[in-house]
Formats: sequence, structure tokens, C-alpha cells
Amino acid sequence: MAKVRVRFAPSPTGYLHVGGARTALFNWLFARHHGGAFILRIEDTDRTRSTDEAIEQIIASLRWLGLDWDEFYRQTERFHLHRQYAEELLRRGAAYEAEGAVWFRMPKEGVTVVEDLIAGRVEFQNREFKDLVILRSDGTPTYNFACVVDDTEMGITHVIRGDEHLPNTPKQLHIYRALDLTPPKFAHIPLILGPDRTKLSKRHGAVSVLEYRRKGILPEAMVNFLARLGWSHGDQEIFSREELIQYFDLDGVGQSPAVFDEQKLLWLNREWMRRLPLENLADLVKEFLVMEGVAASEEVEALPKARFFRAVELLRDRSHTLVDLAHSARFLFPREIEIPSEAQELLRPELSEPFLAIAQALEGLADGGPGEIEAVVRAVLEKLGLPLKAVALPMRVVVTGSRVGPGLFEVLAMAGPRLVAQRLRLAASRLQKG
RNA sequence: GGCCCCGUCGUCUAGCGGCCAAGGAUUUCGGGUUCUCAACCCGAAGACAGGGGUUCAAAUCCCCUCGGGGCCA
Repeated sequence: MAKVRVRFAPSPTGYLHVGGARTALFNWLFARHHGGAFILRIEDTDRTRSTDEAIEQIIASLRWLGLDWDEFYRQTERFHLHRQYAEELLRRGAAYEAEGAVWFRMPKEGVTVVEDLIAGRVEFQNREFKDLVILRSDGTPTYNFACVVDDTEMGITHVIRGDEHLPNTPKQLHIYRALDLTPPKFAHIPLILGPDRTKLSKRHGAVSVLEYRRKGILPEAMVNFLARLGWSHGDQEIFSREELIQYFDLDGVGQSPAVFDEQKLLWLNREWMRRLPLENLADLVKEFLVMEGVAASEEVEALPKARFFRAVELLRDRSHTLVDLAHSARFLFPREIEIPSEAQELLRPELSEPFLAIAQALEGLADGGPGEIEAVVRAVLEKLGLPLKAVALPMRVVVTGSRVGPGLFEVLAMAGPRLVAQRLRLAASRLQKG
């Protein structure tokens, strides 16, 4: 096989949505798997709807997903080529001018066969076709024509695109034929659907790739998820980028459309949060702490590094997204802790005594790991003749504002003895006041 | 309306004629473990759209119906 060359050709009329991202990913994986080239081609022919901002967004999205391209083109810079090819078609008599536009003659009888790498053999009756405008009266090329010219000029070997383009394919095939060109191979991948089983769109809520970044999804999780939407490799669910490149090929792509299931994305995201090297995750968590307004950058810096890392390590098991994780880390910072109403019942008046005693004992500790803190707390409880169970949950609630989280002593160590003592004292005095 | 595509648990899927009274993952619900939650382990529920063929044998091949979707009007 000649060296593989594929392209992703979005129109810059808005953000990159997950359907487009999945098409880009399949192309990219195909190129990388076969050691070929992945080309990014911006189809900005429609000048009224295309914006530079959208181009930026598309680029930012692809970068975030880690899909790098080998060549970059803008369709508007290639109008001269489209002209040239149109003239050639006119010369050959395959096209004619009418009403200021250039029209391509479509055959009116017979059958056109598309040998699709995914859909298989698809037949179209030529009598269904009408002649096709290829250049509008303002000189701009239409989609099907520009596509053929650009794919030819760029030496595209495989066109991997959404299923919605399948009906366009026979038209393009005839243009290739009229020009005596060998068409590329086609692979139409099934669409991504919303929960209502219609083509995924804005109506379905979050569909912008960058929106998922804001929501705290990791690119590793997004890539993994998108890859598994319409493609599979046996029973395997978790794939690293390297594994995807190694295993991905068109024969693993299915023929039926897939519903975008956010729950599975969240599951994968948690899996990937656990797999990411701790330092990398910690950097991201820091970003999200700031973005979410949980803490200022300096406040995060001020935390002992080991303590912050440990917090990230333990909190990530309980979070679906970076946003969740950032919010669950709120108690690490000197803030007032709000006790949720459903936890109020835990705070019985008789707790003020142990709270005070523990606070006092902890004030003797400058810092300390979970082990040291546990020793101190247990010593106090023993003196008071109380089981850990009697104070564990209330203490957790008072210190973290939540009844769920990592091990109690881990949580106390994360907040540090000073904050813990402060919060226990405050709680004790409130309990006394009734 | 015309043309085209698709149809396995709610969802993503394995299956490419016998190994399938259909496997995995997710979700949901139980149980174990824990101060709690998560994780983990064990368990439960849950699908071949329907009907005809072909075949010794069909989720797998063919046809029809139904359903969903896409493109063009």
C-alpha cells in the first residue's frame, strides 16, 4: 500500500464538537497506525459563516486531545486550484456554464457503486442524480467539488468521514472519473447520537470538546471514550494512546451509530485520573482549584508539597472529574467549614468535651502524618474512655464539611493539626451554646 | 416524499454458521470490608426488533415487515 495520507476537514463555523473530534481521532489513529500523514484542512469556503475564532477553537481542541497534524491547509487559499480543475472539466465537456455557475454533468442512467471500507458495497441509481453546481456564480467552489480537488491535490489515500457524507460519495466519484483520476478509498463511520438517538447536536447539552475540558475531563479519558464509540478491540475498555495506535484499524469499526453516554465517560475519567502520574494530576488539580475559585494559586503553593500530593492521591479515587476533585479539596484551606444539614444530627452536645481535648492535644503537634495524629487522637480517647466510633464521623464532618472521604486520620493529616484544632474548637464552642 | 445507512442487555460492545440456553464493560440493586465514602471482592437484574426462508445447524446468510437515523427535496 502506498503511504497512507488522511485528512480531517472541519468547517470553522463553531466549536469542535465530539462527533467531529471522533472523526479526527479515527483519522489520526489510522495515520499513526500505518505510519502515514494526518492532514488538517480547514474548509472555510463559506466565508460568511467561517471565523478565525472557530479555527482557533478547533486547533485548541485538537491540541488538547493530543492529535497533531503533519500538514495544514486552508481551503480559501486554494481557490485557484478549484478554478483550474473546473476549467479542465469544461474543456473536457464534463461541465458547462449556465446562469453564471459551472455545472457538472451527472450520468442519468446506470448504477454507481461505492465500495466503502466500512459500509461495504453501496449502490446508487444514477437516475436519482441531477447535475451538480461545482462553482457558484461568485466563483467559490461547492463542497463536493472542492473536496475532490483538495483530496486529489493532497494525495489523500483514505477518506474517513461521517456517515452523513455517504450520499455525497457517488457524486464525487463521477468527478474523479471525469478527470481520469483514481479516487481514494472511502470509509464512512457511523454517527454519534444523543440520548434521544438523533444526531448529536447542541440540543443535547455539552457537545463541545473544550467544554469537557472545562468540566474537568482528562484528554486521555476523552480519547479513550471517543475511540470506543464505534470501534472495539475485543473486550478491552481501557486504552492508552500507544495501545490505540497499535490496535486501531478500520476493521474494528462498527456499522451502527452509537449513543454518547456521559456516564461511561465519567467512569473512564475516574479510571484515567487514577492512572495519571501523580505529579501531572497535581498540576491539573492546582489549575482547577484556581479556576473553580476554591483557592488562590499562592494558597496552593503554600501547602506542604507532600501533603498536597497525598491529598490529590486520596481524593482522586473519589472524584469523577477534576472539578469534583478540586471542590472536595476545599477543606485543605483556611476557610469556614459549612456543615451540611443532613450531617447536623451527628453533632451531639456531649461531643464538645472530646473535641476540646483532641484540639488541645493536637496543638502540641507542629505537623504530622496520619500515624502521629492517630496516636494523639487515640490517646485522648482512651483517657476519656470513648471508642473511636463515637467521635470519628462527627470529627470528619466538622473538619471537612462532609461525611464521606478518605480515612479519618488521612483527612486530619491533610488539613494539618492547626486547622483541625481550630475547627474542633469552633465546633465545641457552638455545641456548648446549644 | 425520494434515496441511502443502521437494528445484540438502558448505554458502549464481543460475536464474523456449530465453542452462545449469547460474553465483557458501564449503569442499577443486594452482600462482604471500612469511622464514612470510593476502591476492591462476591452476587442479582438486564439483549439477539418481528416474521418468513436457506441449512443437519443462524445472533451470524437471504427476503419482507416494523423501528431508528442520515442526505436531498
